[in-house]
Amino acid sequence: MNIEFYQGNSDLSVNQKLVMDLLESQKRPLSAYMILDELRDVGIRAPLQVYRALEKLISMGKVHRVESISAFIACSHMSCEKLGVTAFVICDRCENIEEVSDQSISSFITDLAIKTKMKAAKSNIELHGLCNTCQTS
Amino acid sequence: MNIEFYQGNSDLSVNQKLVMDLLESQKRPLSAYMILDELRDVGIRAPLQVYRALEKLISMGKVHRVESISAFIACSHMSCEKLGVTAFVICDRCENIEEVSDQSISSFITDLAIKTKMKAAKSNIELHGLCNTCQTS
DNA sequence: GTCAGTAATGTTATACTATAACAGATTTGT
DNA sequence: ACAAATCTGTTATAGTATAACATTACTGAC
Ligand SMILES: [Zn+2]
Ligand SMILES: [Zn+2]
Ligand SMILES: [Zn+2]
Ligand SMILES: [Zn+2]
Repeated sequence: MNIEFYQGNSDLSVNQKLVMDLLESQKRPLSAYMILDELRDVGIRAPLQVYRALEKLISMGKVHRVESISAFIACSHMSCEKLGVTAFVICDRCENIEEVSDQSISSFITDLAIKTKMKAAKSNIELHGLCNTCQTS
Repeated sequence: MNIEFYQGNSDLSVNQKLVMDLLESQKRPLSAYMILDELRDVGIRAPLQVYRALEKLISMGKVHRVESISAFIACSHMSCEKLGVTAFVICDRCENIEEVSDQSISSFITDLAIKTKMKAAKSNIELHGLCNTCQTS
């Protein structure tokens, strides 16, 4: 574990911490309204409370939005803020999801940005298919 | 132009052709409801008519859904059905969008699938940022 | 400490995106 | 002509996200 990037959740506001703790306790992605339902009995009552917390957490690199399924998942690394680009690999059968972040992914995006003369702001890479387990069952 | 993959739009149903022609006439992505509005006076009245046409066109590789903006755009190649993987490069300022499809992109996805032991079904790669023009103005 | 600026909260209403369910019409192959 | 498959039309509903406004809490200068 890359301890130099570690930061706890103590810098978060109340609602941000509620959402963050929930997402960390699940490993799967949750929709904003699933989050809302889970947090009703601890004081979250409206979609905006969830979306605002998510917006902040995403900007901090602690949560990612998985675009193709409109859902949110806790970053499985220390925090992607510093680490750059990640990819999501999603099994369409068992719904298992893996966050991959390595040099080949970062440099792929860097190359793509150079090739298209873009100043990159954010990227999303999502691969759907069948995971190893689901291929053989 | 890769003539061997060329196919016109004559194999399409009425609604499919209406949607396809509209998307081809614009180069930018359109939301489903923008499409609906544009096609109201030629007989399209309900969202489902649009979504059903889009579903088919996407399965044919003639249209892509750009996940991060929930919008649809005509494939800028002959048809991605045979050509494999593409990436979208999106300027967040001028909203220009470019579809990139080359060997490096296909092999990146292939490698990612191998590395994660996935049987790939579909992928989406989207890069947001500032285009060359918008960086200098 | 207080004052100003910033960030976070709470609430209601509304906009945008997408699918369910049902009924009927059209096309295609044999 | 018949069955199978595809496409169509319509209403209702589900799911995702933001606008607008009022209020409260935190932070840092002075
Ligand atoms: Zn991450
Ligand atoms: Zn699986
Ligand atoms: Zn394409
Ligand atoms: Zn631009």
